[in-house]
Amino acid sequence: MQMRRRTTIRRQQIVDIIRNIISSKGIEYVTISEIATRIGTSKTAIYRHFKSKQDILSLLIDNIEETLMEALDKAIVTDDPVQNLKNVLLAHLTYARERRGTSFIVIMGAMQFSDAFIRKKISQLIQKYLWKIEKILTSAIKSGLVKKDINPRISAIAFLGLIQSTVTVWSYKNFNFVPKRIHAQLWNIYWQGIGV
Amino acid sequence: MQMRRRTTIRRQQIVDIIRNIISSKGIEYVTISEIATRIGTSKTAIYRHFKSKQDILSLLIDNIEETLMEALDKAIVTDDPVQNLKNVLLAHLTYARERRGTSFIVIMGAMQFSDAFIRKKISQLIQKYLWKIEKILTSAIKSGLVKKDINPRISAIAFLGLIQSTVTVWSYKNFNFVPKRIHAQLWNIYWQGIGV
DNA sequence: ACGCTATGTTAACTATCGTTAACATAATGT
DNA sequence: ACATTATGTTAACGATAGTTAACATAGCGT
Repeated sequence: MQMRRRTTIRRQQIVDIIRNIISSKGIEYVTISEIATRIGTSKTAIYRHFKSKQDILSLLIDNIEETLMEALDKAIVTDDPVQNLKNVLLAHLTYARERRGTSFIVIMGAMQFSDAFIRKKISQLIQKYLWKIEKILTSAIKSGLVKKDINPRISAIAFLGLIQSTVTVWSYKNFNFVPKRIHAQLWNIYWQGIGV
Repeated sequence: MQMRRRTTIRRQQIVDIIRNIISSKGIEYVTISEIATRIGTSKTAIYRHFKSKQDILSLLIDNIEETLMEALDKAIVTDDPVQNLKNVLLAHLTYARERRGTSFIVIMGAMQFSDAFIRKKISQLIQKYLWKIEKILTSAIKSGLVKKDINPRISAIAFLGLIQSTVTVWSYKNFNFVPKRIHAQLWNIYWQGIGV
């Protein structure tokens, strides 16, 4: 028999494993069997810690949201909103490179879950992310660092796009080109697009 | 018995149906049964026209590529590369809005297929798309319309990002906000980012 | 008019999905 | 020390996935 672990531990293990599955093999491989194999128990043991697969995915999204927002907050270190935004971009592309859990690969994979409840959660996660970027932009506009006539919400969407497409291209290259190298250039385009 | 249709017809019908399934319900619902139900035959009839599911998806990707490149070419109407690029952006956001087959929704859905062969095809499709955008940018640089020091490949990725994130947000809003309306603002950001 | 081939049907197969039931035992609290 | 609870196991279920085999017949070429 597999060594027993507390539910608290197992739940975190399971979430970590799913993040790993999504970023290495894709959402289609997020199955109870795959999780059980990786954790080293029978698949029925999973149900000692979660009541259903939806329940697992729900915690996953919460966890993704948490680390995403944490990474965001950690990147906001100066009192210059523009510098902060640049740091956020760097942080997300860097985390992507290092295959950390925060990675947008995981988020973009999770975006494909078809369960209605899960989709709603992810939608809210994206809205929350956009909202945070929007707030930074609004503050930058107030400080006169960013053009007054740009729409913060739309600019936030464009910002998200920088990360999304980079991660997309990167994921198809089998993770062997380094997004960090292109960070400066992406930022230049974006900054010259919105800056005064 | 269902009315008989030639394989040529059926193959196109099936591809059209899959595009519809992806954009309305998601990739997870692209199953032989679902296709058969929508086409109005038994699922085994599908195998009269395709040898396997991978075979179906392969044609789907070819078809997506074809309509995508067609839409791209149709948007390139002037001899001003900058105007052309603006038209491309508009075209893709507009097609998205009209739920046409060209839609990036379908492409982004198809990006999640896990079959290695299919993934490779999609990767090539994206590369081809980026390459076309890159060519427009290079030509614009040569004409002195775009900054000499921007990297065309990276700028193409940023361009792709504009579409990708807009479509993402839009899909979560249940398709009831109109990407076309934000086209001008997205373009403004991008253009000021790369233009001289 | 007739035969061949292309397109359809029904039935069934194996694999895997998420999930539950019945049972076993390690770990914890008293 | 012992009862309780938490964590594990094996076996099995019904759904559904993709696919094949055996058979039926529409419709085209001659």
